[in-house]
Amino acid sequence: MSKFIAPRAPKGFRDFLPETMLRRNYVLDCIRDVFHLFGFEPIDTPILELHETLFGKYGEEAEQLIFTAQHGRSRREPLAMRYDLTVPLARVVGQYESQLNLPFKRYHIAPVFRGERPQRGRYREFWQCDADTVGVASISADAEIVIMMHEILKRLGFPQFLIKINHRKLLVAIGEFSGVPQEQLPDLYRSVDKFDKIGADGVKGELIERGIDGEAVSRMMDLIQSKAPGDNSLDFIAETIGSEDKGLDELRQLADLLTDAAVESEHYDFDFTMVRGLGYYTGPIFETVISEPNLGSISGGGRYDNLIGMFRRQSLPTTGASFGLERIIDLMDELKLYPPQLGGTLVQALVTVFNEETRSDSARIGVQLREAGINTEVYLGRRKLGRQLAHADKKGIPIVAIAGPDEIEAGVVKLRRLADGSEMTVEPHALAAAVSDMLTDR
RNA sequence: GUGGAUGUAGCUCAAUGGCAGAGCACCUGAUUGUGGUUCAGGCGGUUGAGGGUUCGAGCCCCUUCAUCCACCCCA
Repeated sequence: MSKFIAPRAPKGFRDFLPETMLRRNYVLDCIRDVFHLFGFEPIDTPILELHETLFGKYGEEAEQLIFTAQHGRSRREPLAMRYDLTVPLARVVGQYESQLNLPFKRYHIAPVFRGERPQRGRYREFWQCDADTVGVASISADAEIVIMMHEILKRLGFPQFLIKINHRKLLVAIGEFSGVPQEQLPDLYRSVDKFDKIGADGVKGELIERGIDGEAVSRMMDLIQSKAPGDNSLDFIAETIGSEDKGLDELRQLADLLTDAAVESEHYDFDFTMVRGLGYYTGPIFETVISEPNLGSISGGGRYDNLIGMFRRQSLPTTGASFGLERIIDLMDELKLYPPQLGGTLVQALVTVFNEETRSDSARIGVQLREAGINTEVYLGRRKLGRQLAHADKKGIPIVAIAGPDEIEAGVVKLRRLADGSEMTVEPHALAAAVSDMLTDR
């Protein structure tokens, strides 16, 4: 006798039923369309990587969250589940360099795995949608990424979002100008990154607690908090530091390129308190937040010119961004941003089956509708008509085709639109067109 | 990894230490050619699991598991 097993998915892993998958696919299609429009092409890589490929890239703390994997009998190749899509990209570039045309613009939409404690907007398996440009040192590549982020969020229908932009080199310059010693810079960034959560005083306190000179902290806080519309905050920093900085210069170019591309100024902002945790960034960095409701960042990215060098004799300048699918979904659920025609089913028509004698007539109607590209379900059970209509209604199928003895006798099909109860009787040659009409005309 | 809250029907939740309930969902019928409304009836429980206290535990105590929240970190 088999034992009963309480069904459940592992902690932080989730199942998706059809209704949810329809929404996920809608968002994925939207993101993919924009990637295509900007000329990015798809790649995929295995879920498992060699242990040595992943470790040593993210920093000690992050690497405690990497799932490792082993095959029962073979322990020759220690394996690990991918933690993001960026390191696999670096590996692929190192491995297939000769087959890639530089600049290489690739996108990658796939699940990644992190052994964190799950919470809303935070799971152990989640999908990232990455787009990166390999082999371009110019800031134009970074600008393209930001323009694309803007386009995606517009298309998804977010009424308000903010792409925060900063620059690693500028952060270093600000730190040095303020007199924070080089070796304390990581501590500095870690605290500054919490600015949104704990506020200016919180950051200040934390920094002084970490033993950074109080005066240096004050100087730096004044600098990074300088907020002014558009590039004016860049001017303020330039004046204060007194010399043009490489990072600052690049951000100015970036701002010009965004303006040229008609990126709306309300949707991006230079924010010198935004840091990003991952260690491999070297240039401009981006992060998108939606403040209401706040689920953390929904996309992030930046320039990482040295990472590929870990898989290749010489590195290649690279920049890109990543969208977190589940956070976008969670936000869209809450803000109800899905188009109304995205119902609970993709079935557009249900063909009822009056009795077993008429089943073949119903089947022919189904064939006809499918040939016309209409997603059609021919009822498979043997229940009375009322039950079949109830099934369509509950599932959200908009059109029901009825072919009982009367219709078959007359050589027609009766169509009923459930939303308003309207009915029409059509001859076979007009069937598909009539269904299409009923689907579109509301 | 640290701290907090919560686990009762498929779902959302009630129930002074004293008969385990409601709404929704589901099934049947009113209605053998028409759904979403209405009405009548029905199905549904090892109260997360294990132990303890008690005449008696969903309720109190201990253990454990799970979920959610806040940190940490991040998408």
